Amino acid sequence: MKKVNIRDVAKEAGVSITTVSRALNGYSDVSAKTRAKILEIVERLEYAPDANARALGSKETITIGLLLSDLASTDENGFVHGNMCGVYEACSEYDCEFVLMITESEHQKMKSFRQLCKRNNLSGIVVTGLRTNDPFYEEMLKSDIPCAVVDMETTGKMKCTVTIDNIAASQEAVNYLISQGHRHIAMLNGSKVADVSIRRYAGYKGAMIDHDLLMPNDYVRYGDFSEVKAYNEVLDLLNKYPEITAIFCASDVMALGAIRAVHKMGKEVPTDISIIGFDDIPVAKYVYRGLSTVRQNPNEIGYAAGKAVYQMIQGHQVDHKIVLPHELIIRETTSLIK
Amino acid sequence: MKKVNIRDVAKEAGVSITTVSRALNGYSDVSAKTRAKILEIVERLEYAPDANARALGSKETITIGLLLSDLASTDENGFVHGNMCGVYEACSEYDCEFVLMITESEHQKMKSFRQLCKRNNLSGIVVTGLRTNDPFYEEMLKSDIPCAVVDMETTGKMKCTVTIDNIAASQEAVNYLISQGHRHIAMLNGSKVADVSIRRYAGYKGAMIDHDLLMPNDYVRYGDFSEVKAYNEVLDLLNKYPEITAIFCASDVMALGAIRAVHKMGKEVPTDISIIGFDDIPVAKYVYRGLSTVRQNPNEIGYAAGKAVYQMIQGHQVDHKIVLPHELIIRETTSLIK
DNA sequence: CTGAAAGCGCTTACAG
DNA sequence: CTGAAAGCGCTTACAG
Repeated sequence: MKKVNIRDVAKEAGVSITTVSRALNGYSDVSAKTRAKILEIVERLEYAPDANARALGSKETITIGLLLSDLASTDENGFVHGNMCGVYEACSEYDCEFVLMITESEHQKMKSFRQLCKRNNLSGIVVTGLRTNDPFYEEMLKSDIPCAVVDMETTGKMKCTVTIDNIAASQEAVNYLISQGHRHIAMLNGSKVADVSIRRYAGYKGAMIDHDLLMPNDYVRYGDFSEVKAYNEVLDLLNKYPEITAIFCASDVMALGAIRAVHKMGKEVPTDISIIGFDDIPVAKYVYRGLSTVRQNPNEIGYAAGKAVYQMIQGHQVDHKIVLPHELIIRETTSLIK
Repeated sequence: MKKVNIRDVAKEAGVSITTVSRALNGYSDVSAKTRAKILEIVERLEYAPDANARALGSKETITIGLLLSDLASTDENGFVHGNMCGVYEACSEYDCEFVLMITESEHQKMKSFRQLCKRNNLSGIVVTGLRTNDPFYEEMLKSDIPCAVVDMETTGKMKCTVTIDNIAASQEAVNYLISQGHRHIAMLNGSKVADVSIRRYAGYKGAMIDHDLLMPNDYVRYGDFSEVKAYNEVLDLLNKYPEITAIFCASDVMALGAIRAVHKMGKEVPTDISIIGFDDIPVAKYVYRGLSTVRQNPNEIGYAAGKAVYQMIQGHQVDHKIVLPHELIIRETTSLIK
């Protein structure tokens, strides 16, 4: 049961392996007849070129890596998984090899970013779910390999970031709340070290200032994207500031925690408190008659990142910052102030 | 900026590439001194052995594939992603290469299962999220490569299935409902062609029969694991059978749809209708004050599958059916009958 | 349009 | 303990 290799099909076809290789790679300098025979034999023998040998033998095959943080396995909102599927899709569309890497995963703990890339012979890489304080982040920026980074600032050649306009998105969300008559609007933010959190805060602040609304420091809380932390923060928030009628949350999962806290205090959403989330996770539509939120499309983001990397590898110019669309989705956790 | 290869470190160390290779692969027949020097140089040059060349040059390196269905990108409950992280973890623990494959992904539409395996030089493969009617399913069973299949029946050598005891789990869930005084219990099942659905139905039926409870055919509905479909089915169900006081759902996402339907009819959960889900998706804890459900651990399942494949590759015996633990989690969507 | 040969970066008997 | 050489399965100038 030996694996059939290119030599086997060459022998069967009565041609050289050179010809088989060229026929399979779509070169034009193979006679139609020869090509047809080779293709027939490939079919019959179920021959499939070894991807490793292919990558090794050629300087043409390009392989794109996707680097995930070790937190990927707790991908509560499906963002990382969506990204991954998008990158995979781009790879198969552009005929690139795809390789997945998760940091800290036991065995590669000691490796540097550069080593990771060399090991897998990466032509380019997309990075997602990394934190700014991850050592790989700096290394990545310094490397000269094409990188597309999701939701994080980048600098340098062959680097780009793929994201949505978090500032505008947040501002829209808060503006909406204001349009509904809310004046005392708090924010439940993610993590102080996350790029997206900084931007979402900026959007919130922009909207508040635009409308001359009061914004005590303490109105902004950090829930670390965790439901439980969010729950606790909101409990404290509403206790201290009973005037609050709306909370803008930097993730749907935290919005869920906020809602739980509101309920815990014997209040209702949206009657007493309006809640708006971020992400539009799959279940957002279905819980509490529908979560109002800001939609972003993780799949699309991953795809754009993969495509950008591909283009950089090809030597094409890409925008240093690729901004994808978002959308404010109003469902049932927001209402006119009573 | 040429990539540094094994020859470079050999030259730098003043030894042969053979020695470098052996030092790096942990052979014992290299003097401590030589090994130390080599390691130092590897560090300094940031050398990382090319994985492709390694796989090609050796018959020892084993690579394990993970095959996902093309539906993977809509992994609403995170099951597939959890599986993936588990398999990845097993691979890095056992020092195997990991390669991800998604079916139908444009470019590989025409390839056979066998070709997919050869192409990536797979020593073994874990399969998840496939449907029984997927052509790859039959091909996989007929192949002679070690496969671990999540939540699906398998036959033959070098094949095993990794799952939880869906029958027992469902029976426990329904028994619990019965213990709370419920007598008219419906089931919202997944898809008629899914192995898990058949088993979960068997568990439901077992519990009902054990307690001599009425179970009209129409009490069992199929929601295809979709929230919307579930919503519609439950609407119809409750209209036709106002005596129903509890619904056992084959997934949390469908449970969410069921709850929405209950609300739509002006009833309350759990006061009027008790709902129990399946999966324990990340948000289950947080919605509607907590969804009662059956917990399974996708990560653990993936890990076990990866490990089983590894063991089969090593020639070790593995159970033909690996059954992982589940747990009935009672939260706030179930209660004593009023 | 086709083939012989070198090369990709490793590993592994084999000989010493 | 170490090295020269063959081989893994492909691709790609180069020559014809």
